Amino acid sequence: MVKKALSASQEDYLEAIFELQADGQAAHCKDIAARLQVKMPSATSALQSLAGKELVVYRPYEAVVLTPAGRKIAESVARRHRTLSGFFQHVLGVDPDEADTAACRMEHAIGRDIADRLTRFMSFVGQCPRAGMQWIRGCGQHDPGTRNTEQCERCIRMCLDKLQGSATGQT
Amino acid sequence: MVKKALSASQEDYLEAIFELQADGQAAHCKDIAARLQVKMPSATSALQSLAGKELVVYRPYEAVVLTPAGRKIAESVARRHRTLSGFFQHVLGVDPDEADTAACRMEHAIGRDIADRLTRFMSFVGQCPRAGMQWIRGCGQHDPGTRNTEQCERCIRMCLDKLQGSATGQT
DNA sequence: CCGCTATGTTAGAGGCTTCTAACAATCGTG
DNA sequence: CACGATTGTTAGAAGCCTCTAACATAGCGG
Repeated sequence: MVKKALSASQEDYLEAIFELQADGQAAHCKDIAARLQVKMPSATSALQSLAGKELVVYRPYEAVVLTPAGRKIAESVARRHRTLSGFFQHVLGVDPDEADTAACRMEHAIGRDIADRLTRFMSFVGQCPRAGMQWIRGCGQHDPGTRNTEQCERCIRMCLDKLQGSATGQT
Repeated sequence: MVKKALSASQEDYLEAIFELQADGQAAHCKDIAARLQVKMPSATSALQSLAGKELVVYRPYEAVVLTPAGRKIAESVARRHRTLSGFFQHVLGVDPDEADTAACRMEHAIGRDIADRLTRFMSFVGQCPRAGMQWIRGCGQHDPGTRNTEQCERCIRMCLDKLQGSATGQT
């Protein structure tokens, strides 16, 4: 049995249900529809379709629950979402709202491999002493075409000092 | 008159026509269909729809041409594509083929602001002496959870030396 | 217990994209 | 010039996703 990729829309439904459950709420049709900004009949038919794929347990008039398979997919979507949103916010400096809506659109298109690499890259940037969050902020001031060797040298020395400071003392 | 956003599919058609033209080829229905991996009737109806929006000049049995408005959109899509593909390849280390297909899927979802920031970020990474393409390669070896202060110190000193070397001499 | 309101579902339609099958035009070659 | 091959179009259907309108169920207050 070859499992066919879900549509962006269906991933959205799974993700919405997942997040409602994560918030400790029962996932009712109305809440799902509200979160995805669609009308209830759209949600109903999506749920029926997902139930057909055994990704949710759906019985009319009851709150819907993810099956293990559904949960697995939902988690994967949510993870891609967080990765993208985090990258946009913390690396590119996008404000949280915009980061989130962009992540919502792109989460369906980014593949697993690239998402993993992005995660890894963020971890690297956060931990590598040559980089770090303070360095990232420099991107804001960066003017392509200009260089200031002296200033760069100072910047790197500070970076080195900071590394030596942290190595010999505080956590 | 409010110009409504095009669908991903329509953006793809414009981009394909744009690239055919850029390659110096007349954009014939067959080539467009081949490039997008759809059958010809799909291309025909897409072209008719784009013609209705005045984004292409389409007359039956003739090669299609972008209007200025169409070209503008096509260029914007192509630019987003290049930005994403370049980021995937040069920052995340993805191989060219995968980078390209992922860029193809994501180019429709990334907004202008984020694409611009990504471009800026790549320029920053390429030019900042603390970063650079050699530094990026370190991401491949990066193991979250491990640190080696001594090695990091050596890395930063090399980076400083390189800056000083380039400041006093060679281009 | 009845009926009202909330919530949920069904039915049916419309937009969009794609497809296959059938038809039409174009172009090059004998 | 004409015929066959290639290219392009039209017609019609299917799959998705969404919507509105109408109907059904559930749950609560009187």
